[in-house]
Amino acid sequence: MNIPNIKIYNTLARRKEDFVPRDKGHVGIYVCGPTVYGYVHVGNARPFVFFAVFARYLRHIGYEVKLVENITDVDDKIIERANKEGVDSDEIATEYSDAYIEDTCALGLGRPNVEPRATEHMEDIINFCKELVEAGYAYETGGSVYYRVREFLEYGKLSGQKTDQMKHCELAREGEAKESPLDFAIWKAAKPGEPNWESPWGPGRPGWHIECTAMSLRYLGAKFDIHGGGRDLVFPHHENEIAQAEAVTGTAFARYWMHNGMITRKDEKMSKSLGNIFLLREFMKKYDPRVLILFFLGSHYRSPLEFSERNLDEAAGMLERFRNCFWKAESVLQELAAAERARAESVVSEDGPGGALVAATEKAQVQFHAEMCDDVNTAGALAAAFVLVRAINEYAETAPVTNEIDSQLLRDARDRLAELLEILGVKFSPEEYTQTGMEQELLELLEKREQARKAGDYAAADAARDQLAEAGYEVRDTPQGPKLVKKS
RNA sequence: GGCGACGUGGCCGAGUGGCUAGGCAGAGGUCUGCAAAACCUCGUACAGCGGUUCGAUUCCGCUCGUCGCCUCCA
Repeated sequence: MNIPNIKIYNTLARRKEDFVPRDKGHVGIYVCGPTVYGYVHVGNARPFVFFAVFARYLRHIGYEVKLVENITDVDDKIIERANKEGVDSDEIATEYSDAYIEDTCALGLGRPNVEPRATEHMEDIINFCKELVEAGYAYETGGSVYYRVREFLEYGKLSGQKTDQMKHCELAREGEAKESPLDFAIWKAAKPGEPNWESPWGPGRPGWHIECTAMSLRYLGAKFDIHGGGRDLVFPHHENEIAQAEAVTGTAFARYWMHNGMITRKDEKMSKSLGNIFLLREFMKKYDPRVLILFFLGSHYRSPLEFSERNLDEAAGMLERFRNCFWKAESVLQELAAAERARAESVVSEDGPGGALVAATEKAQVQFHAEMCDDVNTAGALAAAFVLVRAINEYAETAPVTNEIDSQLLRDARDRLAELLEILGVKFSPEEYTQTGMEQELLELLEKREQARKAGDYAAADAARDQLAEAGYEVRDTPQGPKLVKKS
């Protein structure tokens, strides 16, 4: 098994690095998932989609991948929301984590291997806090436990922040129980009515950050390969995770840090606090999930990406172009089969259309992999797929005319394209591009139109076409006769 | 104030020290009753100003502009 070398932009190093897994042939990835106090929005979906696609690619090239994506189900925001609605906080957590699973399932990318929840790992979390206290990296005060930031000399190495220049240094609040304003809570003493767990410091709940450290180490171990999430998590979330983990393990936490850029609206980050979010479930009501995938994959994962109607339409256009290509290939293949013109032996002359198709297929695959291996350049990979689309269309268009068509060649190229797209999480089902299995009356209507056309009765022909359009089908006249294709 | 990213043709969006990204839209053509789909041809773009270089959109510096983080946030 020969796994190609891939490069990853590592936030920690601030440059692209060759990826070397900790365990040969295996990749462990931890991605920060949502805190469940509301429905996930399009911005939340980006890392979910990106890392799902990345994992698919890694598997495709031969790695065994363990993708861990947490669900934070205990947190201030959840409590806040529960109080506002007058319900129990775990009701909120359950409602929205169920919704999260449901919404992301609809993307058709499967699930991560493990989706750990904070509430199911309290023992790990408490033990982790204990170790931090014992090691002198954390201290208890008033039932809460804080991380002693000054104790961790490398604090700031991920985000490039210098502790003495941080804004909130200037904003130290009065009466704070912390030793330093930089310190952050790893365990919060329970207030009345809040969810709580027993701990050596009394009833309480975990602070933000600690659950990810505890769970990532639990499932992937120290020095695991890749830790991912949105750019906005670099500081303080990931910085703090590093501080916690490395203080206890005494060794590197994650070795590669990958951060996706923000989804924006009118150039502003899509975020709950700005109130400009677009819910994933709302999106799904309007668009095919693959449109979202192509929308994301059309730009590099580290770039910000504007969520606009125009950009979405463009992604929808890509989907349509892929589908048309499958449709075209399929209808030519069907004709060949029906006419028994398919030949068993290949007639590929290097300067003929077949040779060009074979060359283009090869080239597209090479380009696709080169792009994916270069910091997961999905936009470039898509461009490679489009090169193949053009080659297939061209072949399907011209080869039958010159009578040099080889159905096996066409089928191969089509299958290669399908394979590349499937790696990217974009799959097509035959119903989307074949005429088989269509209702008889539709086909009769199509035939009726054809008769009318031949008779020169274009008014009747167009009426039949309109009827078909109403039924959701588009008529396409091809050299092989009229065809029906489902409207997208 | 500190840290960081970005500014590519009408739009979106890759990329590179000299060699075609790609998609959408647009113009012309092929096919076609029309339409749709597809194919062919067409745009000499890289914020501005300097510098390095035989040569820079690509490297360096400065300026302008936009954005993110430093507080909850994917």
